[in-house]
Amino acid sequence: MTASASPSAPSAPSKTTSSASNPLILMSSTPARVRFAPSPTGYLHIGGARTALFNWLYARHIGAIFVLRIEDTDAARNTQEATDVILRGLRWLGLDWDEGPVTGDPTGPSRGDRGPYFQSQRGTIYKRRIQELKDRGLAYDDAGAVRFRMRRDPVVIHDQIIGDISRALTDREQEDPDFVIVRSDGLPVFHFVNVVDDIEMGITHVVRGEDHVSNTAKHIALFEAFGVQPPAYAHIPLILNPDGSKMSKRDQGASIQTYIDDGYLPDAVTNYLSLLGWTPKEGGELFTKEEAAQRFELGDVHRSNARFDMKKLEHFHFEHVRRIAPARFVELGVDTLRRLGVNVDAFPPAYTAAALTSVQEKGKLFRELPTWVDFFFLPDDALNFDPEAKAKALVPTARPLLEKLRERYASLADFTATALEAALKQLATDLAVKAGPLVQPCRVACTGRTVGPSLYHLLEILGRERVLARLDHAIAAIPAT
RNA sequence: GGCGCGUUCGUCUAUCGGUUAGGACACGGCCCUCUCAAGGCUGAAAGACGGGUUCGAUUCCCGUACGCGCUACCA
Repeated sequence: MTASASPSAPSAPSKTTSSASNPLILMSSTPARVRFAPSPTGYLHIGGARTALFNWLYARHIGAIFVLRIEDTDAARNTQEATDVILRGLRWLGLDWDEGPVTGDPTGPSRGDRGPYFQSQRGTIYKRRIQELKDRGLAYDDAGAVRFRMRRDPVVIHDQIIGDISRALTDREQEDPDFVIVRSDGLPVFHFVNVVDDIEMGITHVVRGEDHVSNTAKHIALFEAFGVQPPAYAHIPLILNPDGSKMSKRDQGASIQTYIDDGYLPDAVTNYLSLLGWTPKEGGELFTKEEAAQRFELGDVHRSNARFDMKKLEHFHFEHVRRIAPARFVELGVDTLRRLGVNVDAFPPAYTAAALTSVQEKGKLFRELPTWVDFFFLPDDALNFDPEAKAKALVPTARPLLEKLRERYASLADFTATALEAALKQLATDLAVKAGPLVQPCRVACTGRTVGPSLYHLLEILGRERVLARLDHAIAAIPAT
C-alpha cells in the first residue's frame, strides 16, 4: 500500500469527505466539530503547533467548527500564564478558533455554548459521567480509585490516515485490563476527561499526534460505554529532531517562542509545518495556510515521522518575506527594530520605510534586521566600523578615491540611485580604476560594513547631507600612510 | 518483554507494477554582478536487508533489522 492510498474500507470514499463515511455526520445537519486540546505546560511545542495547524486546516477545509479546549487538570502546574502562552502562540500563527477561551483565565470569558473550555472548570460534568458508568456497572471503586471495565478483545481503530488498526491488549493489560479513570486523590485521568469532553462538546473528528494511537483503544471503549459513536480519528506523524530523536522541551526549536523571537513570518512557519507530514495532491510547496486549507485532505497526510530542518524553514521565510506587501514588511520591521533598541522613532516615517524596504528582498529573519539597516539610524560620526571592513577598505590608497568621490557627489544634480551610480562609474573611468576600489570604501564609509543593501539605493535613501558627512568622517578615519 | 506504527537522495518528499526513480532545502561548479544575496545553467546524491508473488518490483505479501510511539492512580 502506498502512503497516499486510502486505508478505508472499500465502500468508504477514499478522500475529501472522510466525514461522509461517518453516518452521524452524514445524517446530521450540524456542522462537523474539530478540536485542539493542549495542556498548558508553559510553552507551545512545535509538534503541538503542527497538530493545531492540521486541525485548523481540516476544520477550514470542511467548514467545521474549530474548538480550543484547555486540558488543565494539573492545577499545580497549569497557570494562567501557561495558558496565555498557548493562546499567544496560536494567535501568532494565525490559527483562530471558533469556540474556546478568550484569555488564559479559566473563569474568564469564552466563546461558544459548549463550555467551560477549561477542564479545571468541568469537575461536576466528570462526576456525573463517572456516576453514569458506575450506575451501569461499567466502572467500580478500587482502593480509593475508580476503574473502568475495559473490554478484553482487540479494538479496531478506523484511522483516516493510518487505516484500520487492530489494537490487542498488551501482556500487562491482560493481567489488569481495567484502567483507572479517577485517581485516589479524586482527579479524573486524561483518557476519561478527554473522551467525556469530546462527547459533551460534540467533537466529530479527532486529529492528534500518533503518540495517541495506542490510547485510542481505551478511548473507543469509553465512547462505547457511554453509548456514543466514537469520532473519526486521524493520527498524524510526529516531528523529530534532525538526528531522528524525539523532540523534547529542551531541544533547539521545540518552542514556538523561538520563531517569534527570531522573527520568522508566521506564514512561513505554517507553510513549512504543513509540509512536514503532508503533501498537497496538486503539488506545489509555497502557499499560505488559507491556500493549504483549500487543498488539505486527511488522506494525503503521511504515515511516517519527519525530521525538523531549520534550513528549509528559513528558506520558506525567505520566500514569504519577499512576497509580503512592503507596507507590511515595514510595519513588522519597525516593531522589530524598536524592540531591539534601534532608534527608528527619531527619523521620518518615510525615511524609515525606505530604509527597511531596501532590504526586504534579502529575506532575512527580522531579528537580523539591525545588522542590515542600523547604519541608517546612527549619527554620521558615530558609525561603528567593522574592524575587518575598515582594515580592508579604509586604507591609505582609498583616501584620494574617496575624496574625489565626495567631490563628485557634492556637486551631483540629482542625488538618485541612477545618478549616483553613473557618477561613480564615470569617476572610475576618469581615474582608470575599476568600480570596486570606489564602491567598497564608499560602502564601508557609509554603512560601516562590507555587506548591506544595494549601494546606490542606500546612498539615495541616506541623502546627500548624510553621505557627505560620512565620507568626511571616513576619510578622517583613514590611517596615515 | 508486550501491543502498535513506520522505513525512497544528508533532510522534506513524488511515484496509484514497467520511469534515465522526479522536485524542494542543503552542498559543489559555472554565468551574472556595486557587497551580501537573488537569479540562470549545472554536478554529486536514494528505494534498509532477505525471501516470495509476477513476464516485470521502490510499488503487493512474509520475515529480519532498524527507528518511533504506547505499555502510569502523566497528559
